[in-house]
Amino acid sequence: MNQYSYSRELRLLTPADFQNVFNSPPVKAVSTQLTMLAKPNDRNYPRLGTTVSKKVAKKAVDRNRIKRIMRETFRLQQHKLSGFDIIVIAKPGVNDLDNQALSDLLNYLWRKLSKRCTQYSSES
RNA sequence: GGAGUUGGCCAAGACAAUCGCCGCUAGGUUGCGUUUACGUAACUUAGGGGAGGAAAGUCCGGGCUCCAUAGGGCAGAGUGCCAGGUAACGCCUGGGCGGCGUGAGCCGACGACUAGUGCAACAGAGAGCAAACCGCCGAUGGCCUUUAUUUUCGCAAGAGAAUAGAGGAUCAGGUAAGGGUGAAAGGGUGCGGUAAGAGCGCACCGCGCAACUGGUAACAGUUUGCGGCACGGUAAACUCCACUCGGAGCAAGACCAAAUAGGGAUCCAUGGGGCGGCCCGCCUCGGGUCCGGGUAGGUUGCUUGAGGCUAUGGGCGACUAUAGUCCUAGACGAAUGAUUGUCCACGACAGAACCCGGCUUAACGGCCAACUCCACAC
Repeated sequence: MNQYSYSRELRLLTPADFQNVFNSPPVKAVSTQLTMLAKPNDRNYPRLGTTVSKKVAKKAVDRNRIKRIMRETFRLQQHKLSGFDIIVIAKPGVNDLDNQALSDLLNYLWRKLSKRCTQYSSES
């Protein structure tokens, strides 16, 4: 079993999945350029959904780039996030970051989010 | 060698390692169906493939799908030199005409305002069956000055009249050659002509119409005849003429189909409740099975095509015929990526979404071929 795979189960696929997380996310991690929302999902693995609107990055090439880096960092950090559905929202300004800066920011936020998730799980 | 023109090709810079993503092919294990074969689902191993010349803008044209449709006309929209190519086009090729460039070449909505209607600011004297501001002329008819002759009145000085001539540029008038205005002022040059001028006349050039010749045609012609000769511009102004066009789009369309609610058929219970004094009857409530519609969701459409490459034949060419050969992304909250190292010319614009043919726009470069101009050398 591969530890760092990113297969179909690890994604949010339907509009219903997305709505569910958007409605009342108990855990958040926020920066100027990004917002992460998380909600428990009764599974023993995490799932990821990404949102990059045309407002944030006008060109399709840029939107793809941002999503790829989001997924890549998630892939490497997924074990700290088990049991949660997560949505990453890009906000104006992300497009100005280069790949290195964006990865650093994401990794910082993943650490923050995983800490809060653990805290949330032990509280409930 | 420098400058340039045209056509074609390449382009996430190349290679390696590690970790990943999406299809495909072949095999293995397990479960299920099953007569072994085989089929199917999950896991797994190996191999191989995985963005563009514009994938973009969505501006045209077609295929495909569903809906509509007897035939014809109107309206509306589009196209607009000619011929050809094509599935088709607003595209491409060749040709014509006009313009630009020393040239290779490039650019052009390029049908019709001698059918009709309309429009033209400002300037200007005048702008649509033209016009006289300056200037020129003032022949013709007046006016003024003056000379000569004749004549009338008067004693005379002188005054008047007629005729002829000269002058004035004064009035009427003539004049579109020149100046000036304008985007545009009603052919050009020369000679004659005239008062001055003017196609007023003539020659040449140009123009219009017709014929002839060449060309499929647009059109062309050192050709012939006729006409002194304007018919101005504008149709991305209405309009006229010729030709083309049904609508919606892969969220098209086809198939499978849970849960919940509701519909129909049938069986069970022949029961509970309501109307009623009771029976019949009517209404309502339950459980099981099946059926069709249909939502979430899934499958399909989905990549082999007006396809690429090579050869030969036809054609100036766009293109086309025949033969051989190749299979080259198919996702769907949406794959084609990340990190590290080495090297170099230090890497532009930019990401498939049913599929093709074009156009347009974006952009760092590299390579090849043909041709042009300039300079130099042999």
